[in-house]
Amino acid sequence: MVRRPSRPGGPDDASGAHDDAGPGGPAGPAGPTGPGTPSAPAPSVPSTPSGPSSTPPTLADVAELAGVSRQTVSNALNNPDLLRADTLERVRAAVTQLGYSPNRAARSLRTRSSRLVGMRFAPVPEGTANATMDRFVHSLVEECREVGHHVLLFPGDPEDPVAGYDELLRSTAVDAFVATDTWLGNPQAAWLEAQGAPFVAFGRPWDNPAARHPWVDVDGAAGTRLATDHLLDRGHERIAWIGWRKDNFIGEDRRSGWADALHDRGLSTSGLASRVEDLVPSGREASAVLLDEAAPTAFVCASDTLAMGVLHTLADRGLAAGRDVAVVGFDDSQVAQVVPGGLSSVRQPLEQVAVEVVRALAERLVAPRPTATGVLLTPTLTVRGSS
Amino acid sequence: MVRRPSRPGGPDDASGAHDDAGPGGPAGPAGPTGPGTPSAPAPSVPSTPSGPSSTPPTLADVAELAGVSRQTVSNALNNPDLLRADTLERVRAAVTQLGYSPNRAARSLRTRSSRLVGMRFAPVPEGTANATMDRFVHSLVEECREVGHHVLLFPGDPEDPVAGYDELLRSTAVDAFVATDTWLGNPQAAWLEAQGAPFVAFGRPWDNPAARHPWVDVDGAAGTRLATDHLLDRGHERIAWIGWRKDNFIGEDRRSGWADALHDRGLSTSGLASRVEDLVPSGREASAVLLDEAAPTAFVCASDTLAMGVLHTLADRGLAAGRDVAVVGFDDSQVAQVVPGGLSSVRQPLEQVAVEVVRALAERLVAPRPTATGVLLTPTLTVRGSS
DNA sequence: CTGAAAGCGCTAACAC
DNA sequence: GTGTTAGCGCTTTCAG
Repeated sequence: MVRRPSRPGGPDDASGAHDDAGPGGPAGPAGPTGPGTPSAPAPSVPSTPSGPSSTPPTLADVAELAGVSRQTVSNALNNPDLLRADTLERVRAAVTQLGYSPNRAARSLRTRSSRLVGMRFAPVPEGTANATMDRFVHSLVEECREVGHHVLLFPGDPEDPVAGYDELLRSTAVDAFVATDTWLGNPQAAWLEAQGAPFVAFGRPWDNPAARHPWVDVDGAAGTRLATDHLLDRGHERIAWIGWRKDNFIGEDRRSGWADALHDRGLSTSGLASRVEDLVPSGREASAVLLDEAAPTAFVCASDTLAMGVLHTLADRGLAAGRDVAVVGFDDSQVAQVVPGGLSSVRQPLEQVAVEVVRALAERLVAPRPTATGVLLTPTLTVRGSS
Repeated sequence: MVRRPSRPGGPDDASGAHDDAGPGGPAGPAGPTGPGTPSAPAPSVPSTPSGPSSTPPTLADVAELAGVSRQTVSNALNNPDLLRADTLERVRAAVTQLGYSPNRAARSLRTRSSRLVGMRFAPVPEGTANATMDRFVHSLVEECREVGHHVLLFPGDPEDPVAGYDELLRSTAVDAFVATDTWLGNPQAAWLEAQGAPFVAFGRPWDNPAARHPWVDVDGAAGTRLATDHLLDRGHERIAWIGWRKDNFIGEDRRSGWADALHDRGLSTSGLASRVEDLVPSGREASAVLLDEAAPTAFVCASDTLAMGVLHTLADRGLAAGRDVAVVGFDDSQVAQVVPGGLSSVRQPLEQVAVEVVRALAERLVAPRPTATGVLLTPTLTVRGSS
């Protein structure tokens, strides 16, 4: 309990509790000198920072308490090397004592950096197993903290994919964006690039090989190849594919992994592929048709949602997934993890994606011009009962 | 293409493309009058704010273009009623022309409002079906936009539940918090209340009836009662419960709905309840034991995760969910939606929760003192094949 | 109804 | 090493 000379009669800092505001370890040199230290400027109290929401302490408060100038406090925080050890110590003590934390708005205004990263957060369609972006955001939030940033979410306007970005950019609300959802090409990326806005894409610039922005992606083809090889190794030779529309870049990429794996073993893919919407009923119907017409013994799917559709068909027909027909999905969603029997699935290393995204972001924020680096990560296969 | 008096020799606004910067519907008055319209202020166009990332236009730029003072522009934005119609029109034209959007940092600094809402975003445990918070965040983001706010995510420190809140609060980074995850009481809420920090809780102050903060919650007991009544109506009389530890307030609440529904029909609950961890294997084991020892014909579960455990057991024993044994889960997760056969589940109205949370937030932000209002919403039951 | 002055809290330049 | 000066872009008095 640090007890500074308190104004007599005043409410004092009766609240007691919250001295431990600052993380900075043990109290240190700011320790109680006891009341009655008649030093000159009568370093009075940090006016109970707790209690009602009084305004938080400012740089000036810290400076006064530490007996230095405001600038010195600023330096203590941003350029500690510039201070003499004892001064630094004294300032830090004052900081923790007051529970001081620099005002973000003021700092932003001055440095032109909000330490915020914007990301469009589009709702997950109901009735699917897709939650990749949700999982990714969790990792992104964690990683951003490492570099002192926070994640700002904004809603997507289905009409205008660029709307949310534009306003945040013009109001300098965020330092950078993480652009996602690049299935059908990436208008946001092109737009952001044209604006000169710092951003990193989760997803390759499929539709624009000349793009100059940094991106991070997962090698979907490698994932489906992993899945297909796994099935081939288990003796399957007629392995079907259920994927998405042809104009979906990600879908075509994943499809190629399946096709290449089969071709590499001299197996044909003809009649074994299907393209549908990413919905459970679509996967269900597609698998029923394939089963009837091509008699595959295994399925590789572009998503867990489609794979669940296959499981529906198998259940309909009294077939056991994994024993009668093998199924592998993509995304290692919660659904794959908890469905009875378990659904084997290709798992994207989203934590790693977040790490790379933040790394690229950090680089981009110091670089004057974007450095067009792409990082391609390899997924893994989680094998469960369905294969 | 709008062409302002450009500095000769300068790169000028060559980029062309992006006139559509502003959302504001059809071009309106700023429309191209074509080159060579020598009107006074030369109402030029949205001056390619694009190009390289030059600094965005400021209030002063708008003022100059509109031929008024800076505060007039400010008023046009914040108190349009104060302006004469024609002046307002002129300013607005300048705003859209320049693609002006007020600098957030500056505005925050001045108004002491960041228009940001903070929320701790804790990772979803792997292997469960729980994604309630993810779904909620989507709705929250949407709702916040309605009132001109954005959502700021911060990671949770498992050690110190208050850590993230504290720093954001002291740095005035957010206007308010949405406090979630109140299963075991709500230390954050108590702490935030003590700090006088504006916040709304998603979840009742279970452990502190004297709490004075606004909250929104879903009536879990009503949900499980709905589920139980549904099963009773279908003729089930031996309905088992699989829930959580006794110290979990939410779990006990949900349990009471089940128990009350049975008691109301004069049925006993003894031997029919089980308390376990919220994991699939736990639900699986618990249901196996219950099936052996109490021979229930139906299960109501505190979560979809546990319900999936029941489905595992049924699959193990060759029993058909819905035909041989009925199962109802809680949360209407993706898993419930796509699992073969479908899992009936109690659905929380998260969109509505978000609406109420934001409403309460808005109220709290204008109220000097917190008004202790609680809103309790009623869930619905989604019936699928499992019951 | 519009303009002029002040200042939110901070940090980048320079003095000392 | 430390203090002084200035100003980021905005809104809130208060005069006209």
